[in-house]
Amino acid sequence: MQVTPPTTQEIIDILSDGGVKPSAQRMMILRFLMENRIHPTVDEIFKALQPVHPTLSRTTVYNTLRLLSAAGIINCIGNSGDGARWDYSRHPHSHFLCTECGHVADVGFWFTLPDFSDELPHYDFKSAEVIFRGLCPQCAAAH
Amino acid sequence: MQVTPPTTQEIIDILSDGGVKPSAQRMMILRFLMENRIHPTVDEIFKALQPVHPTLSRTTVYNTLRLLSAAGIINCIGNSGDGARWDYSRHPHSHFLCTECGHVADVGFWFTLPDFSDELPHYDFKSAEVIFRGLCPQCAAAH
DNA sequence: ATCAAAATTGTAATCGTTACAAATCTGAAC
DNA sequence: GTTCAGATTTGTAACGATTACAATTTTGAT
Repeated sequence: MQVTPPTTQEIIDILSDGGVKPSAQRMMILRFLMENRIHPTVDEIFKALQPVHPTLSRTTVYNTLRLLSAAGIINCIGNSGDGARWDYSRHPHSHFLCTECGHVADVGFWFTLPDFSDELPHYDFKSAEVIFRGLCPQCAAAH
Repeated sequence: MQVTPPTTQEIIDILSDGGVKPSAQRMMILRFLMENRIHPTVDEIFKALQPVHPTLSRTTVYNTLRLLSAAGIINCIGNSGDGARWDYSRHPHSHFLCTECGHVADVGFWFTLPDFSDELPHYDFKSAEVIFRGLCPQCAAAH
């Protein structure tokens, strides 16, 4: 999925709107997620940014991702064996996880959130996630 | 959710139908999951069974759960911080995960699997999972 | 320039899970 | 009922993602 690069001002606005102070590291991590819709792991993010920001710490990547997720700016995609994967997306969609290699693909499917106030009273629903599992074309072919 | 205890023969049949040889450990673990619909973690299963089977190994619990899952007898519920949770269920349903305490509740919602052969050709869809997140009543009250 | 609060960093620890080799069990053949 | 190969279980060690935490650096107001 090709995406037009966001401007620095857009990144600042997204962070500020979420109540997150736009530090250099936070902007850098969010920019990476916006420009690279590859559902990266923490390690992939760190390895991509560390060369251009040598003092970057893995802990900062973890902290920032948790912070952006709590602010509702990004989403964590459930574990696929090699650690959590992260996603910047404004459009609701689902994910396909390859159980063999951990690859994640977007799926257009979505549904309108039903009302569960009868079934589970006093539960506070915040978000929903649909995960499809199976084999990606490469892993399917290797069988 | 109260469930009538399965007979030993029923457990043997379920395992055999899935192509799994019914050893004592496998029967014990499946029985626990059938009688205790609490979405237990590996640790909870191990701690519950170890007293009645002192030589039981954590590794066996891990191995057995992976085996039963591959056989389609049980399902793994995505991580909630304190490790994977496991579920024996014949009826399709969804899960609510409390992001605060890791508690899992069943949700009746389900949908018929759409056909993604146009959107993601050559992908081999095997299963689907819906995860709702938020706060359980206890954690919601503690805010 | 000062200084407190916030953010970042690096190391060490935690914890769920897996690898692996040894020990044990099972069930068929004799 | 003995034997023996294959399957299963076991325990320890290793692994890897994540978090705790204290020290360092940065930020921004005064």
